[in-house]
Amino acid sequence: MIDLKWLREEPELFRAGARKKRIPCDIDGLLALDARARELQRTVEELRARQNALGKQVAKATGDEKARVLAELSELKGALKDSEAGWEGLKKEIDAGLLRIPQPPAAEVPEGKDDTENKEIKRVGEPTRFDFEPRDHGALAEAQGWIDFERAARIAGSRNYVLIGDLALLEFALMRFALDHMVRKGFVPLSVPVLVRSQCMVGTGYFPGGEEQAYRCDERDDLVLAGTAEVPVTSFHAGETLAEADLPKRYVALSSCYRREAGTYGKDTRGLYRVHQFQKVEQVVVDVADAERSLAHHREILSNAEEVLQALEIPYRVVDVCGGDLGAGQVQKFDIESWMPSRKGWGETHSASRFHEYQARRLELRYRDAQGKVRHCHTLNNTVAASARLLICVLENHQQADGRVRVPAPLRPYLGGRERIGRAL
RNA sequence: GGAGAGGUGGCAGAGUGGCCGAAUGCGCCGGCUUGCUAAGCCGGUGAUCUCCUUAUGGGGAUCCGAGGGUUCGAAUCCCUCCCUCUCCGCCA
Repeated sequence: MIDLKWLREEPELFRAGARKKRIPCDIDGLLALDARARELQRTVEELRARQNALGKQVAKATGDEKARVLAELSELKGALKDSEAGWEGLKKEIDAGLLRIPQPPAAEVPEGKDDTENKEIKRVGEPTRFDFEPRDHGALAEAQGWIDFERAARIAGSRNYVLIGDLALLEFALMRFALDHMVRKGFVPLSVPVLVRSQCMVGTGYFPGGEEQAYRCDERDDLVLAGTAEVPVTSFHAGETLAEADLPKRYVALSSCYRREAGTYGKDTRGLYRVHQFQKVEQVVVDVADAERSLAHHREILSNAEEVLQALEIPYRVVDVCGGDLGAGQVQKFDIESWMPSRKGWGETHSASRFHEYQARRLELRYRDAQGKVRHCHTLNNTVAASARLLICVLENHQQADGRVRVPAPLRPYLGGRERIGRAL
């Protein structure tokens, strides 16, 4: 959520930001509501002040005097009720509108309408070349008996999978390696609920707007299956006022992630690329409200993820996501796209975002600065490793002509030291 | 799932209808005193919104888990929800 006072002062900044993100919103309408609300607030507060003053007299007054004051009070009550109702109504409208005003993107964010206009800023490694006809991960895994899409569909519908044997172990290896990598860097590991209150979804910026992408429990509980550990982890200190000395907070969490993938019917229907559930290790940073420090963290969490891909010997590129492809809350986002031979292209495996105060304001996540002033924190997050898509990369890039798969060195300790998995096909 | 207790300021903990934004203690900040980083003494010490003034400052409103209600008036009474704790049941 953006700061209403800031919006009042610099509406043009927000208009331009919304244009760059291609997100329609009615800023002038919101400001008009705000002006009316403040006018009503003055009325309400004057009436309340009068009420409070008269109320004090009631206690002391007696006889006629008391009757007179009570009469005025009951009259006042009606007027107050009307003004209050009007004010409350406007405030609700304003809050709802405010949740939809996008955070202006950083100046350096490239102009562009969608992901086709994201700007490649770095490339590490080149697309893998094979001296044989490479298999796609689905064919490879099925041939090895590592995956079962059919039975998964019977259990849970389409876009699901069952990993079997060494591929199941490879998933755990990947997750554990990613987690250990971050713990070595001083990130505090958290094991968190992924079934979260919808308030957390609002707090992290997924709602309103992302409801269709999330699984919701029935009406008995106001709970939603989070699409990423970012939601519970960023919400961890919600409602708190942290001490500046305790910042930055660096957390890493492994969780299952749930995505409805509504509106993607017919897109990437085969394989592990687009699935309803996967495992992910996520990194989250919470720090003071300082744009420079935020940017430094952004670079750091990006390079943390790059290190994982480099260790796994997977070619990748980094793109600076353009305005039109940014979410409402993000100041800037760098996606990492890893090479997926079956797609003959780069597929998004990581997404590093920084939000400035956008999430913290919604979450009431604050800290007390050196001057004793309470301010909203800055938050950031990035993938460390997401299972399904990274499994595609490992299987496809490291496959051998005989159908076996080479295990990259850092994963071997988690697989009993084996250098390859599978049998010759 | 059943029974009970409770949620108050940075912390501890009073407060059962107006004198309570809230005693007291601790902590913290400023000052005094004492020849030494201790004790003592004095003063100060929450947040949000809004208006006026803007160097500073001042007025008002709201906030005692959240939301409703009763009342001229609610931290105090009633209802709903959330959370914590204890006991029982169930369970991984």
